[in-house]
Parts: sequence; C-alpha cells; structure tokens
Amino acid sequence: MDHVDDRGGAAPVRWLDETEHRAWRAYVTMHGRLTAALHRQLQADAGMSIADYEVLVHLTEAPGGRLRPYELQRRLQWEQSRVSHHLVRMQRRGLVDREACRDDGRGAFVVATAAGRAAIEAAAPGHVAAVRRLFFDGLTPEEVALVERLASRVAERVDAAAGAAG
Amino acid sequence: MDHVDDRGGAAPVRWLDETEHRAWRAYVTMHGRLTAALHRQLQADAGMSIADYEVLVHLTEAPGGRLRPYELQRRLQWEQSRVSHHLVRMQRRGLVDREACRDDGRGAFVVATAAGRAAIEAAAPGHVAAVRRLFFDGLTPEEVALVERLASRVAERVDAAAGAAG
DNA sequence: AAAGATTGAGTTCTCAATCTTC
DNA sequence: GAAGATTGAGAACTCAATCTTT
Repeated sequence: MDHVDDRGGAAPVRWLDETEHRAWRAYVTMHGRLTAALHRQLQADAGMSIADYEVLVHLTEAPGGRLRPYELQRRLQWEQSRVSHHLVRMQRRGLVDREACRDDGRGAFVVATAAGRAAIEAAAPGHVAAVRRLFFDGLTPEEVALVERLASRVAERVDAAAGAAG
Repeated sequence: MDHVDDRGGAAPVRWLDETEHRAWRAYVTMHGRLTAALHRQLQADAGMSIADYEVLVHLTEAPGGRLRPYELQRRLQWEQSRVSHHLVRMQRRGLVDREACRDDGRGAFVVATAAGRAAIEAAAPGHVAAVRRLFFDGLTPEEVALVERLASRVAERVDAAAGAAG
C-alpha cells in the first residue's frame, strides 16, 4: 500500500499531474464534440435521437431480439425511470412493443417492432459513416485495437468500483 | 482501396469491421459507466451536477475568471439556449454572476461568485479522486499520454468536419 | 444582415414514492 | 423484504422564435 498522509479521516487528495489533467480535458472535450456531431447527424438524417438509436441497437443485437427493461438499464446505464419513460414514448411512436414474460410476471420483454427495425436500418448507414469519418478514419488499426483494450479495462474498473461501493 | 458497390448515387456504406465495432461499443459503454459513476459521486458528495462542475471549471480556469456565454458554449459544446438557461439557474443559486461588458453591449461576462469558487473547491477533491480511481489508476503513464494524443486528434477532426459541414 | 443572447413552449430526464411479483 | 417496473412532480434540455447590438 502507498504511504499517504491521512489527517484525521479526511481523504488525502492526489491531484492529477499535468499530463493527466491534459489527458482528461482532452477526453472530455473530445466526447462532447463527438456526441454533439453524432446527435446532429442522426437527428437531421433520421429524425432519431442517440438515445433511441442506442435502445434499438441493444434490442436488435440481443438474442431473440428482446430484453427486459432492467437488462436495458444495465447496458445503457440510465436511471431506471428514464428507461421506463423512454420506452413508453418509443412504444407510443410504434418503435417498440411489449411481450408477456411467462417466467416472471413482474415485467415484460421489450421488442423492436418492424417499424423499429426499419428505423434503425434506415438510420444505421449514416450513423456508421459519421462514426467512421469522425473517429476511426483518424486512427491506425493499432490505435483502434488499443482503444478497445483501454475502454474495456476502464469499464470493468468502474463496474467493480460500483459493485463495491453501491 | 476497398471495392464498394455504389448503386446510383446512394453513398456506399463502409460498415465497421469486427475490431472497430467492438472498439466503438467498448468506448460507448465505458463512457456511459464512467459518467454515471462520476455523476453519482458528485451529486452525493457535493450536491452538484457534472454540468455545474464543468461550467465552474471553465470559468475558474479562464484568464480573469470570466467568460462570455458564447465562449462557454464553444468550450462545452452545449446548445446555446442550454447555456443560457443553465446560467440563469446557477445565478439564481448564487454560483455565478454577470458583469457588464464594456466593449460589446450585446452580452455580459459570466463570473464565478465567491460561493461558486467555494463550491468547486469543495467538490474538486472528491471528483478528482474518483477520476483517478476509476480512470487513471487503470492506465500506465504511456497510455495516459496516448489518451491525450488520440483524444486531441479526434476532437480536432470533429471540429474540422463541423466547420466544413455546418 | 450577422453575432450574441434570451425566452417560452414542449420534450426529456431525475428523484422519490409507489406498486406488484418473487 | 428484495427485485423489477412504473408513476408523477419538478428540473433540465431542445427547438424555434425573438430581441438587441454590431
């Protein structure tokens, strides 16, 4: 363990060094610009929000094309009630539907409707093209592989901390 | 170059390959978990949203501790009206204030108040500790340097595209 | 007319309370 | 009681319209 100066219970602060600070600001800035650009593209070309797109991605990629709301919640990391409200709206627009769940009467499966599948199939080419143009075309194959490794590692780290701390 | 099937003017779709797809999903997942965790921490320990924190970071880091709303907008990549509404709320809570701008009567400078500076100083240790624990402690110094390089490169790329395409 | 900024209406998200089934 | 899910009220965000100064 590190030797740290722990004064009477107050957690000692390990500030970010210069490199870390720059890296963090660069990351936050990049993400802000990237999502703003992707949102504009999706909205303009497909009339869909990133949130809608993400929901449909998870549904259509899931085995059987169906997920329980709590499974969607885990994948999206949204508030439970945000998932619930969002699904109500998407159902109202005809993009998703519910199917009774025989094993567990507390909830139903959520499924993409034919219209929902059509919507994401229509939206995907433009979205993927934007992701490619804005993100991958600027990276070498080695860097792409690295992004996956680092992102996976950090995601697991956050998971572990969330599991431990609540 | 790839051979792509370009039928009658429709943009040919270059789908993501397996590695790219995994990298992108890993990135999106990581960001979702990371921000969810950071938001919970900030909210629980400092009663502040990430949005509030970001505004105060930019204000306190700016030369003179003041920024015009449009400069904040550029840095945050928020909708212009989001900036406006958010500043009204933060001003109501006493975190920021306005100062007349002599050179340009269309707008005023936004400044962090003493309370605003106190709030971010109180929030920063916990937030920085979380960033370190969840993000940097999982990376080597070389990887940290790489994150900065890649993030900066992508951010510039997005900027350039946004400038070109509107 | 363009740039900087705000407003209001409508939509989406959060927080806490609630409900049902396990 | 815990897990899965919803609800409603209030807060935050978006979009379009507007206003003022340059």
